[in-house]
Amino acid sequence: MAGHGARGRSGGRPTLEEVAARAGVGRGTVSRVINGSPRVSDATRAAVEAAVAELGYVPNTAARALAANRTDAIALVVPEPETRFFAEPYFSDMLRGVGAELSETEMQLLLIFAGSDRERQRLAQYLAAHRVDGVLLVSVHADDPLPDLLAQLEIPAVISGRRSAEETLPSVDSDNYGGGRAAVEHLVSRGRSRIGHLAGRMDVYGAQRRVDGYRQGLRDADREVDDRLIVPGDFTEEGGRRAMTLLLERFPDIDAVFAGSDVMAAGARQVLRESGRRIPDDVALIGYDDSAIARHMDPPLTSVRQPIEEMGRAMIDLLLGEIADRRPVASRGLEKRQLVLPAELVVRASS
Amino acid sequence: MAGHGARGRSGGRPTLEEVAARAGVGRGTVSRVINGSPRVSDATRAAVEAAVAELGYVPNTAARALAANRTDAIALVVPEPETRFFAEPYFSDMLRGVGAELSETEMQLLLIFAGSDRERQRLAQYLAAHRVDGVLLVSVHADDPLPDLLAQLEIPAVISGRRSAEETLPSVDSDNYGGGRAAVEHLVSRGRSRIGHLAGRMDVYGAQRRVDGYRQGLRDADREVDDRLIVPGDFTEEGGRRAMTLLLERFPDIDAVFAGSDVMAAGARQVLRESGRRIPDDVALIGYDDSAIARHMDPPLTSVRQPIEEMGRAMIDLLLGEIADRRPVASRGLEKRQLVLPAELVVRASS
DNA sequence: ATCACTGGTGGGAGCGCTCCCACAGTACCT
DNA sequence: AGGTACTGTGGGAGCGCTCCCACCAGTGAT
Repeated sequence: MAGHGARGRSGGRPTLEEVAARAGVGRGTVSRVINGSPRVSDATRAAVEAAVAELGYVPNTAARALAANRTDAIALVVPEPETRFFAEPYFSDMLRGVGAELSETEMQLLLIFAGSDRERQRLAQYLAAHRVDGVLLVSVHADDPLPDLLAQLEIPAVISGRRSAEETLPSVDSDNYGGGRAAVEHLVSRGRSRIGHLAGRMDVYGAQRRVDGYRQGLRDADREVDDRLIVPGDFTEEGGRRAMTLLLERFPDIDAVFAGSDVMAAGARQVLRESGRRIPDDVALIGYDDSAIARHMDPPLTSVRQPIEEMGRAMIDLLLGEIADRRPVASRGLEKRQLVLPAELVVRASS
Repeated sequence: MAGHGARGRSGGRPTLEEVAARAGVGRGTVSRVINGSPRVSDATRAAVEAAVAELGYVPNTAARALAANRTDAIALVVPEPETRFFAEPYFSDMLRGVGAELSETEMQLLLIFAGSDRERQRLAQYLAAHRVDGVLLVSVHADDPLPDLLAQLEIPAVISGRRSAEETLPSVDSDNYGGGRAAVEHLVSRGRSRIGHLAGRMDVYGAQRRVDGYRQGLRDADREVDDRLIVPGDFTEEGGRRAMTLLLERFPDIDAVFAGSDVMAAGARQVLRESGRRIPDDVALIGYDDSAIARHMDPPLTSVRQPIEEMGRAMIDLLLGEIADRRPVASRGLEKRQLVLPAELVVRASS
């Protein structure tokens, strides 16, 4: 608006060259100022900045991308249909963290859904065109081919969670092991004696770790681990019902249940109610994820909270590091590139 | 993987030049094939396509953007904080429509939040850099400066809804007038005699139109319109409660209420219940938006559904037209560039 | 005085495309 | 035969940057 009078004689947007002319310096110098190089004298920098302001200069991203071979954009790839994206708070929390961390930079975030085959096809094309400098992979299944594709294209990527104990990609996970342990520890401290576990899908590494944590929690309390107390579910409400039913058949005297997800806990709650048991009086119940379900359940559900938003931030940090570090193609170790963030038990009335 | 052996001697990605050499044609010809120009013989086209497939050629977007001065990307700008984006089904429906329509093209969709001042600042910078070919504006308030900015930068834009009767931007709206009319018509046909209206914020054009439709609906039935039956609210639950309370004071014998949104209807429902009135026996209730609230209310709420997803599709169609048409800078009229899609009454138990 | 350096700078080359002009070839008129 | 109009094609120019090499002081050591 005001102050942006001179717009370059050619009518279009001003270019580096025009800024250079106006500031009485060379093209290279302007480029250096724009990119924050330290090798510019203060006087020159000031002159260039003045010219930039006067002309209302904005760098042409396409030209920069072409010359520098980078795009200043990263993609958040969601291998799920959009419906689930909106339904699960996981994604909204993640997006918030990612967005917040990214707002400190010049990087642009692209949200890409890859739920259908069509969409995956499109994504592959997109990645092949190297239209992003890096990729954030969330909620990836163990057998997904995407990580391999990214490796082949040499596109830096960070994954949320780990696909297995031998995860090869830089990753940010929450402490599922610690979360499981904390849940059991809490139940023990509340004086519960027979603690069951409704496990998630065992092909999900995080679910395995929760089981491991559950076991260790019992051992820590010098309790014997009875494998029949561990019933696998599939993270669904129906799965939770079935698992709970089975558990009740095996152990009618059970007095505590740790579910691998809030949704499963909701299923378990129904079965417990139907069997005439009160929560928490007869049976204590703990979920996982600390989702809206947990807060709105009757009674409110004790649950293990994962720091999703922080995970998003951490993923960006890692990814930006990966992108910056790729000039020296040194394939550094994974030590510092696999983070595990603590999970936290949120105690409510159900335990 | 297999078949993509030859990747260009230089090790990097193959270029147009390399494809041309391989196909035994010139650079221009390959470009023509890639861009689907009809001015290429079938034989040549086949040869080029073979070379493209063999080399696994993918066009370099940055180079194309630089040379052609276009980005093949459009932005969906959400002038709300992310929280509301996830909370309101409006956005998810819109995104679904937009995504579906866009998947037929080569266009890339960018989702940009402009809820905070910081984000708006960033957006302005982004638009000034012309990083998108066009913009979809959803949920814009009447006094938002964004449309002006876009006009000034000469970036094609389409708005959802209209800011006023004299909307200058290409727009896609739903028939708020028709929706209001249909609601009243329905209530009349159900034998209701005294029909009130809880209006939305009157600085929202769509809310005004719903009032207009309400009035016309009464006139259509040869009923007199009493303005005291129209109570303005603000689209919130609390606003709905206040408006309903006022309406009951004025007309204790009221037997039907048409609310400007489902949320307001929810507020009204509480007040009606507290006053001992039954829905629909004593008072019929109709909402607007056909949101999840409507389906889950007790009793389920009759509501006016807007075809959000279709609106998203239509917006893309319009925008792509705008983008394509901008070479001949002819400022055509707005006739064909302002769409109004029909709203539909979904009848449930509340009426 | 000569020889290193060093911080600061200018500008050529080139990124991979699109646009457009030039031109060969064929077809169809006078 | 000569014109006129296409269709199909090749390749130069140029989009606006970054990268990098060359160069010009100035400074301190020899």
